[in-house]
Amino acid sequence: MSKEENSQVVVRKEKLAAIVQAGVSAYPNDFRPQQSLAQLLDTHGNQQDEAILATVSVRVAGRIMLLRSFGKLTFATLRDATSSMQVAVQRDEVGADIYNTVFKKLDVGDWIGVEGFLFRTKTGELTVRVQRFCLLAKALRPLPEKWHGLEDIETRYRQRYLDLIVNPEVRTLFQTRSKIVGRIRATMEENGFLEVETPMMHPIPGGAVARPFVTHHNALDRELYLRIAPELYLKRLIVGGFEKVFEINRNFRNEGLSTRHNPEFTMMEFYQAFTDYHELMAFVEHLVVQVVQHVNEGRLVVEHQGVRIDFTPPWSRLTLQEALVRHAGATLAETLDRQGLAALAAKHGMEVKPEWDDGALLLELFETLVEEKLIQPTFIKDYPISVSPLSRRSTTNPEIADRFELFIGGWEIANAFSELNDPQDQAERFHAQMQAKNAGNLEAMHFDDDYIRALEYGMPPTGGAGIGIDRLVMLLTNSSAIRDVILFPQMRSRD
RNA sequence: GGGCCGUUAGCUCAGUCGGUAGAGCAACAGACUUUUAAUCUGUGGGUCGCUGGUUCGACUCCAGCACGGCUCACCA
Repeated sequence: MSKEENSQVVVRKEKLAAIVQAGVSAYPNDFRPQQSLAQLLDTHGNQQDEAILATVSVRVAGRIMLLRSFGKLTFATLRDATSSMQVAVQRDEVGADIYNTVFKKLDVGDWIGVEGFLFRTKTGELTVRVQRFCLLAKALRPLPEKWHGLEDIETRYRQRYLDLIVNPEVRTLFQTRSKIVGRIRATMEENGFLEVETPMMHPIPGGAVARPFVTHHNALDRELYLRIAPELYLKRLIVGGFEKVFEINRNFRNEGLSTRHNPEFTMMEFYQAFTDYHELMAFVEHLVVQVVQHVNEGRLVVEHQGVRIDFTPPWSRLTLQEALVRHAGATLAETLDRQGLAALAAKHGMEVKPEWDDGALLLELFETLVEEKLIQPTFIKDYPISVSPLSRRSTTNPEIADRFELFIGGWEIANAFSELNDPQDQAERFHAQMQAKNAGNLEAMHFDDDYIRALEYGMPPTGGAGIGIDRLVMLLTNSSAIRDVILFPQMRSRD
């Protein structure tokens, strides 16, 4: 028996044929529900007076989730987008002929519309007494089992619609994701930011250190790259005179998949003229607090994978060096020069690659020894210039970038900096990246002539930040895998 | 890409020492007008992920492959 034609599908197709044979349309499109199930329950859930309930005219639609048949009476549990509700179909109410030839051919999974009045069963459940019903869509495949639902992780991801039908918490999670994005957008707009859309297909990939996807445009006969970040385009808009812009959209990176990495993922990036990374720290803190409260009933403490995360501001602010001292047992002296850093790496059995400069070594040490320990929201600031090719140099120390990253739950959630608006310095940074690329670093940046030209027209002093939306959603929905917060995660094709 | 684990009916899962597979739900037939995962009686349903190998005999042991999960590496 092939997967496409198992016996249950055969039976359902036969039922469908019998229904059509009886002159009933199996896929009509003229039924309009009068109220949602939630509206019915909200309005009449407390009404005990049978005489009043019997006057409530009902017209609702839903998917049959359960059927309990007693021969001449059948209870069905319907579910729509808002709620679930029981309906009772009696043979003598809808007519013996239609009851036997059509209603008895319905299955769990079918969509139906019903009309009737309300009543309470003897167990007290608010129920629709059905006088007329119509089939809205016949399901040809059976739903997963009603007790355990769909547990197979692979099927849940590949057939997300099934996951959504039988696992209500999945629907709730994606509603929460929508609320998170909605709250971010609202907060940005409240603060005067303009939402924009910049290209997803880039002639030159830029704005991040990552490997891109390559595609080909036939009419232009040229390679295009799916964007790895919108950064350089958004800053062109600051050059163009917009002073506050943001974009919520997908980035694509041609790298490995894991519980925290999907090839396409969602970022919110924003840029604001006349601010710096210190002020951005306060704004990011404000923004995330707004979001957490919005989806967490006003509370700022979240449980994630068994760990309490407290978003109550102000959050810790540490330099990279301070973080190594506090969380990796380093001495301050060890963090200050190459010799100390190398000794620290040796102490922890870390390999030091020859191409790493001091800055790269410092960052590697941080990522290996500290990052996963930053469970409570923590800003890490003052990154080495060599690993921050788009960031402004510190006024007091030209080897340090005016940059911070936000860590929560051991993950990098945000990356922000005062933007480099000196076109000559930026050109030098691009040259350094190209040298790294020529030396074999596949993630190194390209030289973007037009971006340099844009800066040469003058970009006002600007601060910018990117926030990883998927990981934020993971934190706020207690998810351990990024695939749980992406509706259709990337999967290998199956023959 | 490496390591470990998994893949059995539509779904959720058992399967002993190597002797050609079971349960619950779902389905089908029947009974039943107040159930809540309704109940009761009966019936059907399997390329045991795929391909090889060992063996008289493989769901079971071995190898390769596919897909998935966890994890390491890379990254956000």
